[in-house]
Amino acid sequence: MKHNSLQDILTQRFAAAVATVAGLPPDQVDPQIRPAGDPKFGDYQCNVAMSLARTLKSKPRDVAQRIKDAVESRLADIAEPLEIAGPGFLNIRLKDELLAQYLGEIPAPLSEPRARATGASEPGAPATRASEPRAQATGSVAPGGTAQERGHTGAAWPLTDRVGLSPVEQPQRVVVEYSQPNIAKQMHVGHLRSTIIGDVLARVLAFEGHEVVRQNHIGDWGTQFGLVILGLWHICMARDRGEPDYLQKMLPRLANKRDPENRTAAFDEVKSQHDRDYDRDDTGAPDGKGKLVFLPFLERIHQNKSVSLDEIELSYRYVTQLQDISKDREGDPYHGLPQRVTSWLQLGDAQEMLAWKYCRAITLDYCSHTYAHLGVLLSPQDIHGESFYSLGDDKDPKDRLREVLQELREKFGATAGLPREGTRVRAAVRDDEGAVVVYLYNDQGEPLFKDRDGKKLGMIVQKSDEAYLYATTDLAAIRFRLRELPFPSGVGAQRVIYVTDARQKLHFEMFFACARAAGWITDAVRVDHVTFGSVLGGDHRPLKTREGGTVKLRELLDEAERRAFELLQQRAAAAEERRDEEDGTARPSLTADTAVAPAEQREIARRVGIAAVKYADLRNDRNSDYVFDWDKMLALTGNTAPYMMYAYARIRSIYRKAAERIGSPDVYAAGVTLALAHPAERALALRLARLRETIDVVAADLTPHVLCTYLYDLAADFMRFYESCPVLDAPDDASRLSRMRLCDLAARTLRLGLGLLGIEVIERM
RNA sequence: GCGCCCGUAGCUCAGCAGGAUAGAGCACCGGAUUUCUAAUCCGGCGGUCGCAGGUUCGAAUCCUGCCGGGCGCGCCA
Repeated sequence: MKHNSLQDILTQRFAAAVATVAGLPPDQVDPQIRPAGDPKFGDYQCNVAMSLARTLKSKPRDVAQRIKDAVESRLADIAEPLEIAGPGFLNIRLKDELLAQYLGEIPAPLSEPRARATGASEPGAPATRASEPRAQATGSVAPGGTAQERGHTGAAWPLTDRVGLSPVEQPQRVVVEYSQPNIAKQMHVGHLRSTIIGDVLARVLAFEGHEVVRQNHIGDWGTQFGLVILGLWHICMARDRGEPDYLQKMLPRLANKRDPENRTAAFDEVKSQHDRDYDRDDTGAPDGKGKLVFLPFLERIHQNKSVSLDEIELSYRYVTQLQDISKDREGDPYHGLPQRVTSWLQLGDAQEMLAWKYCRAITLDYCSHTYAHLGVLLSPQDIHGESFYSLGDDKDPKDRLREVLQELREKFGATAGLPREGTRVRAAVRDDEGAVVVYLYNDQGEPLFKDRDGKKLGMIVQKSDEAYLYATTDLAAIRFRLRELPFPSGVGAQRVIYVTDARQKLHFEMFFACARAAGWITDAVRVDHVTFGSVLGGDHRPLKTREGGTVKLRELLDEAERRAFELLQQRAAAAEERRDEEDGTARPSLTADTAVAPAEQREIARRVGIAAVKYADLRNDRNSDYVFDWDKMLALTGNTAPYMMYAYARIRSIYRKAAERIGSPDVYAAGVTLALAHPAERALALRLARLRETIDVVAADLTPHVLCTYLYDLAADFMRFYESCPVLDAPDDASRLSRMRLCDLAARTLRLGLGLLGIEVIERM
């Protein structure tokens, strides 16, 4: 198993030599080994001579010569003689034998039969069902551990082949928080990037050998739930009256601000209907016995799930409009109603609780479906939403938000003073216009954050109405993750990664500072806010529907699949046409080769469509905005998912042909060696050998696009190899086996790399 | 006003532990197929790296200022 990248190996060998020349201990020199800027300069280069020349007060080329003399004996087995070039570069060309040996050490995939290891079709992640939410919120790491079962060993995603790469020697316990959808709303494009990027980071870190626990910090608690529950009540009463379409019918009138008279008329109709319904529902009798309509309705729908998320969303908009109109009416007839409902919920009223649970369950069902569709590994066990920090779970019901407030008051209160020992951040908690606010200072006592008037900016942790905010929840969450969250090897994360859009940067800086000041984030803990830019439409404005609404994630994924399917159909038709022109005999084509069944066509389209969406998102640096463009992401050429999937399918096609013509030789047999005589073979081999250093960079910098670039280069290297080096018709048996081995390594590497990106390969296109 | 991100070829983007002549893809022009999927490959065209200073043997990369775009700056998340 490979611990070291080629770059590591060279760095180690050069370090000793450079140390000798520089007169420093080897661990204090960086020999500046970098991939060569241009293939004609070799494979790697050592750039240290120029900077070293300054401190040694001698000429760069002389220093290069001394390094060369000192290192050459240590390099004899792996590199060709070094060349000094330009101002003092040392160009390194690895020996072909070294590349052959390095790749030769990659064992055949052991854990499964060969045919599968090189990429047999595997179904997507099994659809997960969100079951009873509160129960699911319990113990995110079950006995055996979710990290163990999924990310850590990769049981639930097809990652049984490590392509010779060993896990890190010192695994860390890592939380990756991503996706973060809201209850009672469909996921939309706004959730796409966090979900996709977070999933890749979780996969890559798990692959590196870390214990990864995913956390889905869903928005399932807070003031908006009064509105959601009211919406459900309206649905209930409309159905009870035998007018199931009442909300759909009234909403356009309520929402049409251009016709204020009609709008207020509609409002009055709804309001008087509301009052009659209310009397019918709640007779005021004690013990809930007076609740005649809504409560039984809630119990029923829990059984048959007969209210859809679409309806809940619609009812939410409906109630929002009612609030909006009510504000401008005399006496504000709905004044405070949602707040009252919210407070009933927060006091644990059975009816409100039941309504909330229903909305939550329906949303989580929908999310699970979307995750499965997207091929994202989040499961119900990963959910610790806002409600968890208020309510705890069945095993351990407790209000962690209250605990956070208490602890902040104890540590930062007036008498506690500043600063806390062992932290560089000081904090003070104060009541400010009825809200509880934490102020943060550096060790000079200067405010860390300022508002637009230059005055110190506090972080509100409790509103004047006593409600908590996201800052409180985030504090409670990190405290929980660092102190309570179980991992296979122990309790508490050593690293926490947040994947959210860049606009939340200030918020994260503030709450990180606060958590440091409180002593929760210690120097032993690493926290990262992984930010990303926006998804833009063709107009370079944030992506919206033609009507200006948010783009629903489900609709987007369906469209991806539909477009991919059309594209594949067109291609198949074009291939057929070409075949006919050539008299139907000359060219083996897709159709001739496989006669792909409709079900497989659908599955191929699904994988290509989803892959295109994901890859388009991942291929650019996270922080830049990107333009969402169907044609570009589904293009069959260039740096796209289909191009790489095609490269993979081409390799698999060779294997099918090989099986027909020559059987299936064991390309990992002891006698098979890699021959890298042709430049295209060598280039492919070098690329394959760079997998380790690529993944190391991705894991260190949390940059999926680096992996994308690597895979694109790999696919392109393979294509060139494919064009110039016949595999099955190779000149002799040895080179055929060598080339088949290269093909197999390329397929495994593509499959692993795409797998880390959450993209499933296909056997044929 | 302050803070953060961004500005590289006509378009979309890499490159930014300072390194050689700044790279891809798309588009455009030209070429390659008796051969394992032409959904491919090869060649050509195309750039004052926003502007101006500075540090350095060397700057797209680091520093300062400016210009242009996006985002953020207490009771939303």
